[in-house]
Amino acid sequence: MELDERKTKILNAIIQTYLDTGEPVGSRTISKFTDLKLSSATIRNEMSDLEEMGYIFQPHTSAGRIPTDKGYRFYVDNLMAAKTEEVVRENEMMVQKVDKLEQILKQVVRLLASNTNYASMITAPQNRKNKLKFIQLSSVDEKQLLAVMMLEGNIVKHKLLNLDEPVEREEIVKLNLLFNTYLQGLSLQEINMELLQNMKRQAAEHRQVVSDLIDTIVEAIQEEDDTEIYTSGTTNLLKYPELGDREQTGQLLYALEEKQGLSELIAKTAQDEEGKQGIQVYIGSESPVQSMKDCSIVTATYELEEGVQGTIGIIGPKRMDYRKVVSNLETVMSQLDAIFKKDKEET
Amino acid sequence: MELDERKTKILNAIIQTYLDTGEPVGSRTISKFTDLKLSSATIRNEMSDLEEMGYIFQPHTSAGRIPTDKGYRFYVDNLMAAKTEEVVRENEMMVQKVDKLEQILKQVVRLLASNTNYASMITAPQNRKNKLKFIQLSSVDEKQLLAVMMLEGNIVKHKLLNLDEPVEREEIVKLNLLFNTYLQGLSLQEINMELLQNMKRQAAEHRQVVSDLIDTIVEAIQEEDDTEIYTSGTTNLLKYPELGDREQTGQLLYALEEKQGLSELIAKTAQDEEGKQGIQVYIGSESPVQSMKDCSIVTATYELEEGVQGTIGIIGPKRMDYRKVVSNLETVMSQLDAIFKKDKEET
DNA sequence: GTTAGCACTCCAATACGATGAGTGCTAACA
DNA sequence: TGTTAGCACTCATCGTATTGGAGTGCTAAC
Repeated sequence: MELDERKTKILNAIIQTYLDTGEPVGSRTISKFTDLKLSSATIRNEMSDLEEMGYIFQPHTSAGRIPTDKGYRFYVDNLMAAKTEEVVRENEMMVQKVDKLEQILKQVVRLLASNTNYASMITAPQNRKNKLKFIQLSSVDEKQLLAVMMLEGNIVKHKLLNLDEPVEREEIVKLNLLFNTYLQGLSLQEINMELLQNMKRQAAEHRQVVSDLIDTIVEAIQEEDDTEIYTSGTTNLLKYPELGDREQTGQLLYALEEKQGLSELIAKTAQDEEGKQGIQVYIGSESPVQSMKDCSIVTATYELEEGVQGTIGIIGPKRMDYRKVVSNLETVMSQLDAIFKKDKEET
Repeated sequence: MELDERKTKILNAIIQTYLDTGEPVGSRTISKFTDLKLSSATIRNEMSDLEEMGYIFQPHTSAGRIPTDKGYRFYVDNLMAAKTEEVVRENEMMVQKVDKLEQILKQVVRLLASNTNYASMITAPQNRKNKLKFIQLSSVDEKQLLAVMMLEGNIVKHKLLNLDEPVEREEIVKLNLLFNTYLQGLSLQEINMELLQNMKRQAAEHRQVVSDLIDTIVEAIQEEDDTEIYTSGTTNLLKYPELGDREQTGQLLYALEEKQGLSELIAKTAQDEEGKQGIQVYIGSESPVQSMKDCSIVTATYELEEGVQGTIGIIGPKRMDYRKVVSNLETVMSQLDAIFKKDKEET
């Protein structure tokens, strides 16, 4: 069977009204509220076809129809596109520029959650490809050293190092110099064995401790920081009864609170990366995260620097307002872009 | 009317079984499971008295009794004390020492939440009374400066400063020296105007920019950081139906997610600070937070350094296992103490 | 190909009675 | 005077019927 124009129109109408009301939509509703002048009986026949084709289904006989995942997918891919502009306009969301990246990210999730009424998440950017601006060692006391690193995008990381034996003040100054001359401008993943050997040779004049110290610091630099994830508006999901009973929704919220499976989501997103503006839509069973099989997830990837990326995601019921969500994401992305590019310029 | 021994015993029995079962407890239950050999009729009379005195109430006629807030209060103050030891023993919770305070705090909330099955929260310590270990200025580029501060307890804070005009490298070195000689060992709130004047006089040889810079940095130091609050296990609260329907529980979780009112809670705790081990119990309407009127909250105050305190809180239903919660808190507190004291020794 | 009509299904709401836990009260008892 | 047995009464809860209505599928006519 084929999906002709009339069927498409009907499918669209069904999905639209279902998005609005959240209740199974019947043939009479469609026959009344669409421009195609057809009786409910005809609609019924068409619906029967659509069901056979797998776009819609009935929760039970004598109920209206509900879109299947396949139906939503068709909607998102083919029907949704038109008239996004107007939605964008009314978004009065402004991300304020502040000096700590963390703050910006928190602002963003919060805005998205409150604007959409769904749950949202954002990851801090993956720093492995980020470049080191400088590193600064300071002695805390004779047995401890504080290493502060600044990366592009003004991301600051620090790490407290324990020394086996005291290191002189001058030595620290020298080390500072050494590290900065060798490592400045390199991305974290570019710092490799060879470099390390060179550095050690250069530092050979110093004692064994120093060589050890180099090891420790490099280790600290490369330390896989389990990427920070911020969430917001998770409790919004309680508003959608179709996500299950208390028990189930609880599980879902728990997963979000504990950030369970969100890294899988990120990985998947990174992999799927392409398509329109890098915005991905996962519907129901398409979700990479088990606990969100009844949700839809819309993700986008932002870029802080060349290759330094993070992921934004919005989690809601399958009948979420995809159009609004996508347009919200677009707005936010462009704002983030503006902020980061401006950062770049200033630098 | 007076609360004689028999009434006390009965009240205790009622509360104990209610904590267990969560269901209204009737006279027959009490008459069977207590050592006082009394018929249910007698118990009924006593219960009637207890109700009149406001310790218990009936959700409806022909239902068993439930403790009122006053009843819980009496229980917590007078009846709970005995046999806490055994509970402590079985807590195999170990807080691991890591170098970032943030990590420790996150561990702690998590442990508490998973051990108790309630929600838990912890605040980072108030830093105003904390002393400055050292401050380190580094030039990022000619228009930006990174100020890194380390406080007692190895808390690291940083702030990016924008300069109006470039500052020379040597000047930064001098400023570093200046700041450290003047401010080292002072608590953040001790850094005042007078000191500032002295510093400026000392720096008078430098240009106006430097004087401005001093202002900016001091400002940054004193900047009221809205204390970070970590929560965990908030979704546990969904397990307790008595906390209300979806709507209500949603509100509660929302408040926790947004950290709404938690600062009031902290303020109140700080104020009430004293009593046994600094552990406070707020039952139902006693709660300083409106959204938690149907919960009980148990709080404790930990100390990182002399005067540098933070608050831990556990939020659960009124029929929470107070004994377990208190003992859990005690265990955690002693562990935190050990960690912080050890820190102190090492230093 | 479209539509009107009708029988049929099934959820949701409502009402109803039975059940049982629990109370309060009274009268008898020690 | 305190305790207890007994009994009538209350009320939430649960299962069962009943009903109404929304919606479908099918058939026959247009």
